[in-house]
Amino acid sequence: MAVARRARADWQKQERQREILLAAEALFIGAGGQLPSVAAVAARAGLAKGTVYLYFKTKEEVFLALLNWRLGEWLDAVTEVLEASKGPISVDRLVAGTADYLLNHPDTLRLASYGHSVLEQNIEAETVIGYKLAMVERLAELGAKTEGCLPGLVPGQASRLYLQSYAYAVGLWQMADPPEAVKALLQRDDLAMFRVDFETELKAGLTALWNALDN
Amino acid sequence: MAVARRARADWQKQERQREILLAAEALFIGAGGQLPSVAAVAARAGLAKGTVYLYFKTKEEVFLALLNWRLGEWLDAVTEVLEASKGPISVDRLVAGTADYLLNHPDTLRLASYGHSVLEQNIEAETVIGYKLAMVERLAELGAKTEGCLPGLVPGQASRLYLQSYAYAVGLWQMADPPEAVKALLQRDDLAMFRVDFETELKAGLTALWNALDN
Amino acid sequence: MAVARRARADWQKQERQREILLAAEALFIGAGGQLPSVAAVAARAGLAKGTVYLYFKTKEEVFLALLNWRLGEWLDAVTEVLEASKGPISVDRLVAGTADYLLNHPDTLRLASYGHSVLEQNIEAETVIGYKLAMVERLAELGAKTEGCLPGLVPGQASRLYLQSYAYAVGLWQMADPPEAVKALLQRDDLAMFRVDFETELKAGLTALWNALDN
Amino acid sequence: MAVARRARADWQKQERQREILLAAEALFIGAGGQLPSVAAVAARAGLAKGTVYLYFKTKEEVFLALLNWRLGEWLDAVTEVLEASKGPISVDRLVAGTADYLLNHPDTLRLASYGHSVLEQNIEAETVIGYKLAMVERLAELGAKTEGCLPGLVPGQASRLYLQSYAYAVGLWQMADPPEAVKALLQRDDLAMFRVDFETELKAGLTALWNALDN
DNA sequence: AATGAATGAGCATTCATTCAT
DNA sequence: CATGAATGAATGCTCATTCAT
Repeated sequence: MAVARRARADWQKQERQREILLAAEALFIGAGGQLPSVAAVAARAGLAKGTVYLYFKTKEEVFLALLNWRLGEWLDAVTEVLEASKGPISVDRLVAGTADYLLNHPDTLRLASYGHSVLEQNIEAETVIGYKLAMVERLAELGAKTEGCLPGLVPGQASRLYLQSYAYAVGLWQMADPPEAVKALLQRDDLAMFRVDFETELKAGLTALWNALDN
Repeated sequence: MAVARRARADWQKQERQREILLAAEALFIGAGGQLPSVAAVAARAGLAKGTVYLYFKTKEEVFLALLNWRLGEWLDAVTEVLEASKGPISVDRLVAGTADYLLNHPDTLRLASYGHSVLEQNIEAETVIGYKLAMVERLAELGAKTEGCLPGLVPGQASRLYLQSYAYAVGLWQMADPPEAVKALLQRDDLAMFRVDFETELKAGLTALWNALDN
Repeated sequence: MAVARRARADWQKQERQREILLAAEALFIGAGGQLPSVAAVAARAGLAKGTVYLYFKTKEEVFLALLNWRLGEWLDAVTEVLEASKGPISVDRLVAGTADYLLNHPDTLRLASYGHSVLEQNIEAETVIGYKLAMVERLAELGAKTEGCLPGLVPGQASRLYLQSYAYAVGLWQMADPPEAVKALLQRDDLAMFRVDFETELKAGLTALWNALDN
Repeated sequence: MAVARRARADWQKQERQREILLAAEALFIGAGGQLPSVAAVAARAGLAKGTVYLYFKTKEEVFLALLNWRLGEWLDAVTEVLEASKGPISVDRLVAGTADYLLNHPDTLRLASYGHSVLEQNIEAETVIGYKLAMVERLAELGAKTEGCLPGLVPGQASRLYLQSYAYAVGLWQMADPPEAVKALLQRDDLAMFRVDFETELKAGLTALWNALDN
């Protein structure tokens, strides 16, 4: 077989990591919520199985890295929304900005529901902590910035609200995203209630959470 | 080997089903969030592997049945709270009542996070729908009753709020319940933010959701 | 469940045996050459699984009994052909008579190919021998009668020829009866040779065998 | 555990395939006609179970490959016989040559009786067809060569006769090869007729088939 | 005689991970 | 660095058979 070009420089290695994550994501999206096999990821990335293990210690690390990447992007997107609205921002705009990314990247939420039960199982705790730590910093930063734009927030409350929002979104997505076979049957009228409209419910819930500034 | 007493009458069969579910639950709690093997469940219930398959068509059916059982209990508990407060009820009491069961049965939430990604995969869609349908009825009923006790609710809104509450609780639990090894490391001070206190956050979030009656 | 009428008299028991065999045959034909499960046979016969075991010691016994029943019928049919042609018979007529039954009961041949590899495995040797013995007697009888109608046969040769014919038919059927999926693909022109026409080849082979009286 | 030497080059992989087939064959012969488990085959070949699946997609594929290998050898042997007799060949010599290989490789026939009921079941139809196609070519080739050596054959008849011969041999072997326990009992005098002498009957039948050139 | 609940041996297959090349 | 052959643990499920009722 063709041998993939060797990644010598650091930037090349990072590039290769990214390729693996992209392959993993593409397969995850396509596979209807099953974690794809390492073999499949490697093949999609044009690499050999062993090569994946040069960049990630376990399969779960691949997907946890992916999840963190996407979560980072989410925070980036929210940051941008904040910065775009020079000065104070309305809860509505904040909620819309927060929801937007998630609505466009549903796989992030799907992955997230694995994140905290499956993915963290087969990874060295140190690694998990590392990711969490990075996320904490990002959240604190975003929280501070948010508190500057949204009056009535107790210090530290904004980052807590982001966590709550994330939790709500993750849980909601699980209700809203049944397996294909089930989804088909849900068209029945008497099951309308279970055809959760993700967008509506997400925005409703987030609005409730962010408006409850006095809790 | 010892042969389990034969369940001939219907009530005996139901009893045996219940024994299997209890065994499954015990192992699920003990195993840190992995679905135990059918062999293990059978052994714990004092039965042969094949016997489990007399009562459930697949492994996933066992756990989906368990989840539904517990969700039913949850709705029972909330119903009781409503009925105990003859007349109108405050959001605080409702939230407390809602949260209580979940706080005492964390495995329900852990199981729930499987429920909508893993459990529904290897089950006939019809069966899944059957469970959902039963739950819809229960929710509608509870919703109606709730709307009678809590002023300011649009018809149909209460059951929607229960769904939102459930989603939030499920998502939150996933944040709050890392694997043991990770939990240990989270004692570090700089990770305080990730030591999500489930009870506090659950009540805060639920209160926000239920107070937002005007969304 | 409804309890099947008890078979007390001997004729009733034989009738029940026959019902089981008919059920087994029907399922065997329908299932594309897989031995149906005992549960399926019992259900089809309107009996409980355990009841089948009152009439046959093992699953294999059921199908061996069925095979022997059909083989007996085959010999009956050939006998009739012989008797119909008062006096000498031509090889052509004999072959036609021999082939006829087999052409109309292809399941007999399909079953036969199990008969001598699978079916005889899980049966007491005594039972197998019993069936064989009965068949020997029948063959000897038919052989003698045949030798009276077909000149040029050495004593004992006719029954030998019947065995050869049976062997040939069994083997040929296996070539001519691929699984459905394969059969579909065999429509391709370059595989014409493998679309063995059972009737043509059967008659050709049998004629060759029976004409070779001087070997 | 000891790790088998890695097969990197193509010839090494073919060698390994062959080892697996040999292991499968040895166990098949030893086991009295039951398809051995993959675990057993792997162990016998000194490999891990998974390794077998690197070379064959299913268990059935292993045995179908084995069958085809042996059938190829059979045709080779017949070809050699033809070529050895420069010029015309007698039916007797051809039959002897044809029978010889089968007499020395009875497992080929035993396997063949699975081949067309069990083996072709759990294999992609494409694969089955592939094998059949290869066999067709070989048969056509051998048929042509045969027709050059045996006068009085219509074009295409020889390969048809080979198929008939094969069918007869397969069927006959099933009569001649009862399970051990049965074979023991067959020593009884009154069962002499069922002690089918494979060699005698095979040659008699083949001779009949090949002499019937005018059918 | 009839039932059908209980049994448990048996087995193919997958796939994350390692490590010789 | 990259490869991919080899590993082998892990497990859901079937189904012939038994036997208490």
